[in-house]
Formats: sequence, C-alpha cells, structure tokens
Amino acid sequence: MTPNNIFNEILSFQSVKLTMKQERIVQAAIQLFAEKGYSNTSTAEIAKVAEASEASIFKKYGSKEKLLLSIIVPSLKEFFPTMADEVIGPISEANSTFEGFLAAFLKNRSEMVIANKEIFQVIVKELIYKEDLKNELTPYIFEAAASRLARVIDLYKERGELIDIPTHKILKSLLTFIGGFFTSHFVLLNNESVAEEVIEDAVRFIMHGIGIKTTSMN
Amino acid sequence: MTPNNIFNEILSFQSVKLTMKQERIVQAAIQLFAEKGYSNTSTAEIAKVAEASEASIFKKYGSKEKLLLSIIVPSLKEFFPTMADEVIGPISEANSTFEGFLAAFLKNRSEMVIANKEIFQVIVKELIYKEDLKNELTPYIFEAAASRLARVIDLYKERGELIDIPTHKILKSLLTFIGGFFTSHFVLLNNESVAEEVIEDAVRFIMHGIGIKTTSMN
DNA sequence: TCAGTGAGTAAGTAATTACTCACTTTGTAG
DNA sequence: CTACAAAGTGAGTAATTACTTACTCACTGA
Repeated sequence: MTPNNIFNEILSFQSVKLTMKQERIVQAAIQLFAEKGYSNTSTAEIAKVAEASEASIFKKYGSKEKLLLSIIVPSLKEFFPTMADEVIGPISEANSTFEGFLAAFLKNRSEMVIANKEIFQVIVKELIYKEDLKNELTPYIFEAAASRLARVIDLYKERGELIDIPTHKILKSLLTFIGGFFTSHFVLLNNESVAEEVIEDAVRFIMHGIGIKTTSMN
Repeated sequence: MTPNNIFNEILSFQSVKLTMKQERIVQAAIQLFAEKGYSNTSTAEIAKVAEASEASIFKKYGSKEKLLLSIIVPSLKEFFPTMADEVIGPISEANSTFEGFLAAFLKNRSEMVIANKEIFQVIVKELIYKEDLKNELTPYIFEAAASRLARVIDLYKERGELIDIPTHKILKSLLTFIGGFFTSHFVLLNNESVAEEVIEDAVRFIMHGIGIKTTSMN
C-alpha cells in the first residue's frame, strides 16, 4: 500500500461519523498518548479508559498505529493548512505592520494549540521518534506553513519592514524560534494559556533581538 | 530509595572502569535508544547488537531503566556543568563583546553536542516523555546553565551591550532560540556539523532580530 | 416479521517483554 | 598451581503485548 493510500484510508476514518464508543476510544487514546507516549500505552489500557473492549479498537482501526495516525493526520490539516489559507492570509491583510501580523499570528496559533493541546503534544512527541512519519509529513507541513510564511515575509520585506537578507534565512530563524516557543510552552511546560505580555516579549525579540539598537541608517 | 541515592548509584557505574563487554553494551544501548527510542528498544536487541548476553546487562545495571540513566546522567554533567564552569567563564573572559561570546559559545556547544550527538538525542527524546526524570533534572540543568548565563547577561547588560529589560526575559528568549537551534539541527535534522555561516546567522538574529534597525538613540 | 448489517465483545493466541537463576569461564593474587 | 572473586551466560519465567476469532446484540428496511 502506497503512502497516499494509507493517508486516504486514515482520512476516511473521520469522514463517517463516529459512534459514542468510537469517540470514547479516540479521546482515551489522545489522553494516554499525550500523557505517556504512544509506545508506553497499551491497547488494553486504552480500552479500559474508554470503557470499551480491545476488539472494538481493532474492528474500527485495524491496528494501534492506524489509531495513532487517525489522531495525528487530520489534526495536522487543522494546525497547519488552515493556518495557511484561513489564518495567514486574513491576518496579514488585517495588519499593516509585520509586528502586528506576528503578534496576531502567535496569539491565534497559541489559542489553536491550547484548544488541542494534547493532540499537539502527541504530534510533537511522536514526530521526533518516527522517522518514516516525519519524512512523510514534513514536506506537507513545509508546503502548508513555511512556504506561505515565506510569502508574507517577502511582502513585508518589500515594504522595507524587514532586513534585506535572503528570505530563507529569515524564515529559518523565525521557525527556529517559533518552534522553540510552542514546544517549550505547550509540551515541556504544559501551559494552559499564554499571557499577552509573553507574546509581546516574543515579538520584540523576533523583531529586534537582545542587542541595543545601533544608530545606522537604511 | 531517595532520588539522591539513585543518582549516586547511577554515577557509581562510571566510577569503576567498564569491561569491554560492558562498554559494548553501553554503546549498543546509546545507538539503539537514539535511533528508535528507549521504549522501542528491547534488552534482547541491545544484547544482540553488543554481542553479549541479556543477563550481562542485568548483572551490571540491574534494570533497563538504570542502563538508560547511566547514559543520561553522567552526560548531563558534560553537557551542562562543564558548560558552566569551564566553558561560560573562559569564553566570556576571552570575548569583549556579547556577540563574540555568543558565537564562541554556540560553536563550542555545537561541537560538544555533535561529538556526543546520539547521547544528546537520547536525552532530548526521553526528557520530553518522562515527567519524573524531567522534574528531577531541570532544577539541576537550570542551576548549571541558566543561572550562569544570567550572570553573563548581567555583565554585558551593564556594559550597555544588551537591551535594558529584566534579565529573566532576555534569558527566556535566548534559551527558547538556543533550544530550538540545537533541537532542530541535531535531533530533527540530525546534522553532522554546523557551518560558520549558520552560527553567524543565529548570532545576528539573536542580537538584532529580523526587523530593520530603527534610528533611535539610547 | 425477519433477514441483513454493522457495532460491540469475551476469550482467546503467539510473540515478545524485562528480568532471574544456576551455572561456567576468566582473570588474578598468593 | 590454585583458590577465589568477578565477569559472563543459556535457559528459563511470568506478565504483557498487539491482534484474532467466533460470537451476540441492536437496529433497519421491506
């Protein structure tokens, strides 16, 4: 079975409405995977928490791995592509400065991640491990998020708001920091919210760093 | 057994010189843990790769968990405290500017991590999962690395090289970016080296961000 | 009313897991 | 050479693992 067929199969799980039992199974799996990791969670435990039988898991999902993917894959489309078309576009149009865009973007995505924090934790924790999964999903993530952010960067660069260095370099620094930001807040520290001030601090750091401003003209 | 006793027990493993077989076991464990993760690696597999018997593992280490800790704990002292006393001090003394310090620091720590890349990967991957381990080690890491970095920040702040905001805010931004830097390069991308240019880019970002320099006096 | 269908499950199974025990081999001090 | 301790191991074990099978039940359309 090719990767594409696998993806379509996984996505088909959500197309038919889930029964109550199936919903309980998915919720139990999300909770346990986020808490203890995929490998340390047995199907027996998932069934117990969901108050269902183990066989029900396999009837619907076929394997433990597909249950994991049925959680991860559809959510990626929520974390990232939605981010591209429905988030990045409107946010950048509504903000005249890159600084404003950045603050709105970080706030918007933070709220999104917090609302789906356990799923986000599962994705981060498992993506680090699973080489195959990583290799299959990163091109997708890159296309969905990075390439659109690059366009926004180009836009504001033309307006003279951003430094004149290659866009890929700006993007790389930006993604490194944002990745660190989300990972530290929502995976390591497991925060429930992000204060306005924290976002302001992050934006200031991204825009101006920690050095004093030198008086140079452009 | 209290945490302290556990730590002392773990540290005692390295105090006596390892036999060749024991060395092979540790090397096999590092390799497999880094590649597939602790939970996905069986003691049988470690024994096979090490060309030793499973019983030898348990004779020396008692449990699979202690084998993991015997890899992680001593290395932390190499990654972090050495960093504090033997790295941060000399580097900051040898560099008159914070920018110079930062470049030297990033280069020095990158080389250190690359030389022990698999161990670094094991630490990152397991620290994300294991709540207990994380809670036990973070105060230690913080004391070793963060508090010393804070002093360096204070030093250069007094010299007027860094912006005048609370040190903990500077530190937080710095650690977020550096954490993202090391994780993306050496865990996600599994890089073998870091080009001079990459470090320069990172330093520039940390110092000045991606916004254009505004002409404001201080 | 009842055949057909999908949801759900109790009770398995073979394989794998971390770990143990009784034993042999090896290195070394006297 | 020998005695003894440490290093090393083959052959287990009970528990857990992901997964299967053969079944019941609840519902629905004709």
